[in-house]
Amino acid sequence: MGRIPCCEKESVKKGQWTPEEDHKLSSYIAQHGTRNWRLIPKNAGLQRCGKSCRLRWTNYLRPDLKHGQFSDAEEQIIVRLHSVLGNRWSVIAAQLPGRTDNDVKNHWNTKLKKKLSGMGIDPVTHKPYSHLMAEIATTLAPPQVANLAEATLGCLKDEMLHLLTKKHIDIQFQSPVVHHAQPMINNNGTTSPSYHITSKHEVNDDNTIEKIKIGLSRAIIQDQDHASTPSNKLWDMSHGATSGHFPGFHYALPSFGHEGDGSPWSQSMCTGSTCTAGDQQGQFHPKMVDENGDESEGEKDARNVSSMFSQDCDLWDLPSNDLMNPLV
DNA sequence: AACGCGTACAACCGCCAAACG
DNA sequence: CCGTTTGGCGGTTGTACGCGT
Repeated sequence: MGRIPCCEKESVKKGQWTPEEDHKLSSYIAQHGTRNWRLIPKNAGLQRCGKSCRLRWTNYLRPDLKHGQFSDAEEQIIVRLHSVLGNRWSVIAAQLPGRTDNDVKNHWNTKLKKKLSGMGIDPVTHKPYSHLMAEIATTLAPPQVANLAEATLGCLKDEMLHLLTKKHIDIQFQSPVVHHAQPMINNNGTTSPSYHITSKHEVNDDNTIEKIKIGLSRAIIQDQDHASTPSNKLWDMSHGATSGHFPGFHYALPSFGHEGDGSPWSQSMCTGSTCTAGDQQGQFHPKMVDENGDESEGEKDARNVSSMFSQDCDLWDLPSNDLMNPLV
């Protein structure tokens, strides 16, 4: 038969560890090591589950652990690795001596995610939101794109009003570089200077993104309704139309010479330095690392993100050396 | 001073693959 | 080979703390 249970669940204590418990566990492990977690609480005189002891040791008590703030360099490594590996916290933590997967995960969820969002970067895909909007827009009919654009602009307006009325705000003109927002292409194809907006608190886009999602759902629903009528051929852009006029949404842009993407949203929004020609086609590249270790699309994305960070912000200025993890 | 809210982080939960008997 | 436990992992929850009103 199998093994005996790791602990009697009834007599097991839960919740915060006391300094006394920490001391008991630490001194027991110092003497006997961590060979059998089932026996450790029993032998150390602890009313804890072996699993709880293991977590306490690996996440907090281990002498080689680093406590305290993450450095800029550590944050950069996390962001870069996350862009390639996703939520593989243990692999990411393995590249950061003294940090546990729990540390990295917590730091990501509480700080880095918001930091990226505040910079206009989607923390899941590590692409600029404008880029994602462009990708979404390529799948929609222009009337629905207009709807989506309206929803997005409404969100931005709300955000600005919120900032102007609730928080100290410092707006200054800058040369057109990527920071919190990408330079916008005007109707005549020229770029507008971006605004460098700083406030006491970073702009948190969580709510904004939710609003955009709602707008998008609306657009998709309308798109489905629209698709049920024969007239939906009107928005088929495959015949090369690159200008037009829809209620509430004007655009007139030169052709970029890409097949299958006549989306005005794509062309107007995805023009920052992070968008390559391929990007402008709104392609999505789920494959991150190939078996030969050749540079994958994911790595290119990671490099794009990294290079974008380095343009205007020392914090994210990570050297473009190879990733430490041999898997990558 | 009291309260509410947001943040940071410790701890727990559930799942899965590997190991064990 | 099979049933069970262990260890590891990622997601989620709980809670202490700080700050603003």
